[in-house]
Amino acid sequence: MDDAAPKTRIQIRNRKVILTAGLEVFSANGFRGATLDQIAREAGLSKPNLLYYFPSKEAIYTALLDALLDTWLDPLRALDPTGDPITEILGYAQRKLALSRDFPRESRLFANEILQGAPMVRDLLKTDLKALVDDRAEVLQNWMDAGLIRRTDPVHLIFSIWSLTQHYADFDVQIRAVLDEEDPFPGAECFLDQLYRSLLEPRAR
Amino acid sequence: MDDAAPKTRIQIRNRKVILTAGLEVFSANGFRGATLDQIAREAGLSKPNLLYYFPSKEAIYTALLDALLDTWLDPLRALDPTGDPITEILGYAQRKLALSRDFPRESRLFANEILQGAPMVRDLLKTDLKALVDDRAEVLQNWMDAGLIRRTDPVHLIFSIWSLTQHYADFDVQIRAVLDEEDPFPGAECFLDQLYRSLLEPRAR
DNA sequence: TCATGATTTGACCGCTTGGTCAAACTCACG
DNA sequence: CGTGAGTTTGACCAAGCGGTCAAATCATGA
Repeated sequence: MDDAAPKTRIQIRNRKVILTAGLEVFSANGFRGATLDQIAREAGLSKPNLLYYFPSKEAIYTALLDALLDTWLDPLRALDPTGDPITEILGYAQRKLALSRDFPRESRLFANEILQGAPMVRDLLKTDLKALVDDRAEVLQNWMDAGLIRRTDPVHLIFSIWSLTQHYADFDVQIRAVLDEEDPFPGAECFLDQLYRSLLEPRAR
Repeated sequence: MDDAAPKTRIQIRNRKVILTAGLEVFSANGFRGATLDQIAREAGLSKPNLLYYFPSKEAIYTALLDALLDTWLDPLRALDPTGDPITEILGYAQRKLALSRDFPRESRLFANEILQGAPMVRDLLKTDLKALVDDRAEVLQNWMDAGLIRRTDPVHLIFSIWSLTQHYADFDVQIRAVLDEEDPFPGAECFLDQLYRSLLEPRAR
């Protein structure tokens, strides 16, 4: 509720330490699966000390989700209606894939929340997220109407980018179990580029 | 461990009732998040009665996962090396999508398990799943070498089908929050068809 | 220096958890 | 009807859970 700007250096440091530890534990176990003791151990603090900085387990969790949602949707917001369509869409997919590579725990935190019915963020999805997607879908639709990219369902196109990119973070264990290479991301970059290029590039007529 | 064929009708019925209840609860909350009391309530049995049919919470969970894994990989096994490549791949994607539509709880159960590091099935992934994927990737590679479909990374192609189809079950809440239509699946079918057709159909040269 | 507020913690609480057990109940079958 | 195996359950347990609290410690600025 009230996170009226923390004042002392210790507060700033410890809140950060706790959020980092919380991210680690929540993303690996989900909200119910995580325990305050785990988070406290990970943070190097005692459990009561944790609850001195955050009023409850849920407060740590929602603080993480709030911070996450913003940065998570930035790549989609950055899609420029005045730019070159193919470059913009491919760039969006690559930026989203980079998020999966660089912030896999954030991706898994979000995936856990959605998988379990989005108890904390369902309303935000129906308002903020829907508004953003509707807006960007219109941009895509305009590009299609102008013949700059091939026609397809813009919303499912956006879904597909979310799905394909987050998959590499969320299903990391499965991918590494199946793949021979150490790092799946170079191959993924290349594949996504090819996939969306062949879907979107207008064909000779 | 030992599920030496249950004998009486009551055993057969109750084991089934418990597994159904367990699927409901585990898929919605993950392993740690689910409780025996929830499962017992869902099954209409008392908690000790549950533990008369299964030795532990984990036993219910692994029984579900075991049964799931088989049916989950069937569509990929069904991919026919002697069939028409595009038809086979598109058919595989559609069959996988149908699984997401008809068995969303199974999909979410599996997603929960993988998300949390696949503690129960990691070994199976590295052996059985990897073997199957390697085998099918070779089939795809042969089709590419024969010029029947365009060249791309066969393993990432398989990943993409998993990702795109399971997304509609696992992220159901998010999709319904954003989409206007009641049922996302007709649109998804159509989009996937278009996506893989444009990726795979050899271009005029 | 000391006083005051910020920080830390051991001990504790009530509740839920997975699991046990002995006793009771049910049911098929001779 | 009776009897023994199969089934069900209330009572219970130890461990773990989120959270509280008073007391101790630390930091800081007058």
